[in-house]
Amino acid sequence: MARAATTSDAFNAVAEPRRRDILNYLAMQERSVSEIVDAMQMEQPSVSKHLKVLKGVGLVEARREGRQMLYKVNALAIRPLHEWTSTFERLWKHQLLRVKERAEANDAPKQ
Amino acid sequence: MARAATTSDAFNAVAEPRRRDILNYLAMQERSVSEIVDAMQMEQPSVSKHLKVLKGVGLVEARREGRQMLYKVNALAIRPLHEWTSTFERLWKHQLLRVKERAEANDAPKQ
DNA sequence: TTGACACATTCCTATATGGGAATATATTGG
DNA sequence: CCAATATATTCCCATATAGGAATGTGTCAA
Repeated sequence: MARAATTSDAFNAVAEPRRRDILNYLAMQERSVSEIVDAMQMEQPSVSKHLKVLKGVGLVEARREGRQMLYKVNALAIRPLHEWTSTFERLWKHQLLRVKERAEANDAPKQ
Repeated sequence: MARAATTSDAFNAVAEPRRRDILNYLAMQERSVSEIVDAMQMEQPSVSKHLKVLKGVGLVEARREGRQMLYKVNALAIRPLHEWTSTFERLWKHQLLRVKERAEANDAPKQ
């Protein structure tokens, strides 16, 4: 079996750095494909293909306005990723605490 | 160009559902490979290969204890994902607010 | 040293890209 | 209807899996 399709879920879709770049850009506001192309400095077909993947997993929504297609982020689709990572938050906070404790032990070593 | 390597970063590593399963399992406590194999119901070579990927991006750490290798999560490596998703949190909260407002408008329609 | 247990690695294959190039489709103005 | 603009899709190819099967490596007990 090969790797799961990029359109299988949001986790796979955002694994590609270019697609995260696009989402970051769209986070500010709705944009046309040409605006994305200019901002990302990618070829137009590449942008369209990435947008198709993002749309496939619901990470963006599109609407036509004249000749242009306007895309915007659907932030709710990112929420599952946020929640999954949150389950580890307690663990890394604990890790950081131990790092801090160790640093303080070095600042005030036993005489 | 093909897809980025699964070992290129944490985003690519956790795109695979089985690897998230393993991380979820290790979140509870350090485990040996056999324990993971039993819990995940996967073939041992598959588990070893997934662990290698996870270790490659620093998501897990390993230490030998006798014949066993004990793996544990390095939660700090998940933090970048959490922080990236957090940048969209304001957006989805706003989305939810609008959904709620619309619902309330329907509960009390104009007469 | 030898056998057995616990893992890791290699080999093979079907599958899914992502980018570049070329082409198709949709919409608007004249 | 035609040309121009804005996107989308298709074709081609090099690359990277993930799983199954087989095999290699490391460690311990006797």
